[in-house]
Amino acid sequence: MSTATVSRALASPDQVSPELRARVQAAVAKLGYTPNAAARQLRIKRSRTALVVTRRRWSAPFFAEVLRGLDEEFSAAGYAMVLGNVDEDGGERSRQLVDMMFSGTIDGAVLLSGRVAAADGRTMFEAGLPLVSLCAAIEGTHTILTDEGECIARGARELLRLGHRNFLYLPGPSDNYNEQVRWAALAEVFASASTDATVSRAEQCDFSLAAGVAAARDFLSMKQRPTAVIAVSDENAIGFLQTVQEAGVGVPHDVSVLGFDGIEFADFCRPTLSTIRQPRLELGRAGARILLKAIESGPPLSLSREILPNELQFRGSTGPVCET
Amino acid sequence: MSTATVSRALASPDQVSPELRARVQAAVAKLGYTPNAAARQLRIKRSRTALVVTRRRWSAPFFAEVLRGLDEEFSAAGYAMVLGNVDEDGGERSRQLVDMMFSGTIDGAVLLSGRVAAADGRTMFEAGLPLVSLCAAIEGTHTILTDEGECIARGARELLRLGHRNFLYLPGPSDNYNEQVRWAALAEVFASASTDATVSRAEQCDFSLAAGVAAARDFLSMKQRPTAVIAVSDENAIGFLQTVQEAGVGVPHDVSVLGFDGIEFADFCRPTLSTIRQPRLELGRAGARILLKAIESGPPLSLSREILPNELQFRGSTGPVCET
DNA sequence: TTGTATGCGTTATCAT
DNA sequence: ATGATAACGCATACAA
Repeated sequence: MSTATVSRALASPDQVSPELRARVQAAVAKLGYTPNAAARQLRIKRSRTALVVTRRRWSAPFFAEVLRGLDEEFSAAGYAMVLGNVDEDGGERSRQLVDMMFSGTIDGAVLLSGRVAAADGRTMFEAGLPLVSLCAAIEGTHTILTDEGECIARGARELLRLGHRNFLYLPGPSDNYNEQVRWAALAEVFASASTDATVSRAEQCDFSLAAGVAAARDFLSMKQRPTAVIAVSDENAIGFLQTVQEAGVGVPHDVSVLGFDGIEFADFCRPTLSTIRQPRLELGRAGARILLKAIESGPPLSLSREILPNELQFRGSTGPVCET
Repeated sequence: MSTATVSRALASPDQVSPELRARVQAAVAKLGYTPNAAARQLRIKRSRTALVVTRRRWSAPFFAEVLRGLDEEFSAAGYAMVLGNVDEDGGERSRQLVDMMFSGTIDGAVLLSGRVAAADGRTMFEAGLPLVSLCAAIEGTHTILTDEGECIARGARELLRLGHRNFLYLPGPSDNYNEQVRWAALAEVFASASTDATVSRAEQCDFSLAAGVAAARDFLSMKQRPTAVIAVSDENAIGFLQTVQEAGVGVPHDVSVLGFDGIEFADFCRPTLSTIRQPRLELGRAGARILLKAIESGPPLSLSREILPNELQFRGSTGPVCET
């Protein structure tokens, strides 16, 4: 029985005689043989491995769910998933990731990082592998976004309808894609001539709980407090919410709060946090599926661009403005 | 210039003449050459890749931080990290993970799953690769634990000292290692003759927010309510805390609540959640370091066992029992 | 249907 | 110090 025979019996069971197939399977089971992955990769030039690039900045509850979606699809397709964090660009870590793209260890990458890593004058692009970008528009990649701008605008309009006129926005880092989209959409709502409402931006700007707390402190010291707060993340909103309530401010009586993401903790606040729920699991699944398709179909025929719907959920933390 | 020369110039720069080294480096930079990883792996029988096995059950905020610690150390050592989820054992996913151990794709594994995956009568063990188990004692692996039993016992004793006599414990799944350790430690405290205090167990048992809420509902319907609640996770504790407060129960006035893990959200509850803070980042770092050492030192000389200290933090949600 | 032989891109051994 | 060469374990083209 030659090695070629075994290889075939394992890789294409339907191309060998049933008798041989059985014999091979028996031997494999008995000896505990597992084909060597490196040799196979070397031969077929495929690793059945996807790279997932992340950034610390992401909130853990959001990220974990996206990751689960990715894992589900990749593992169902028999792909392994290697994880890589890049926090700053251009460092040693970026080099590692770029090298992975060129060394044949991976067949493609999903970017949760918002940018394409670069090092030594090379970028992830030049490796010619398919790239999928999640939650950020990156030229040259398959992109999956959500309708975050529309949703936050819808949320703002709903709050306007509830009578709010003085808004506070808790922003994310200004170089962040999602922050930019959300703020732009929000600014447009308020720029539209049909309203005299105004929105101010809090100074703190990241996605953390701490930023929400800091913003709440500023809020508390204002003479003319906004009645509606729109946050770039649920963490922001929750930090804000807890802090102002601690200081005796009623939610939603004195101030309405709208978060973003729909993490699980938002369901368990008091009051439950109104939020814009992102399809976290589906983002991961869709991202993996697109990448797998791109890998299996060889040359990049055309770059896909998909927009998944968020869900605006007005719950306990938002209500009509109260005259007092 | 032969391939061997290039290989040497890249792998051991100090073993070739400076002139050649420069020439190779120039050519590499110019051509954008990256050595093929599969061929290298095939030759040296090392992949510089670690497998990290997880389970859905873990709380995202806890898990994300451990993962960060792992990533830091692995990437610093030039190792890639592949992630694999196993939820049930014995399925297709387990087979994949076991196969990875035998196919040479990885050099070792860190288990956050509490168990060694098995499939087709083979376990991860038999591959002979180093295994590190985090937060669970698994025979035959390098193990890193925390002093969770001691800490929860200390927490209970502190609550006893504050005058509490009627305790409620919110348990995790009974097949979970951490649940077992924590409950055993707790039970021992109450079994000790020096106290007449009693502890009952809530029926709900997983680490989720929802389980905490369900336990709170039961709590609210009790005629003789416990005055101290010890939860197996911060999520449990937070779900409980929010729900009983919603129903008008004062914390810590009417009931003291102690969580477990020290996730970030615990810092932002109202009141701040008393908890047992686990060294999440350090767990990840230590796990990676141990695995790397085991990989590089070849044959398993002896299995290490390390116990990291938790930190018992009594904060807003716990206080002396109030006679009313 | 099965076996034989070659090459994938490295690294290590050996000779120069 | 460098070059030639074999071998790693698999998949495939081709021969039988």
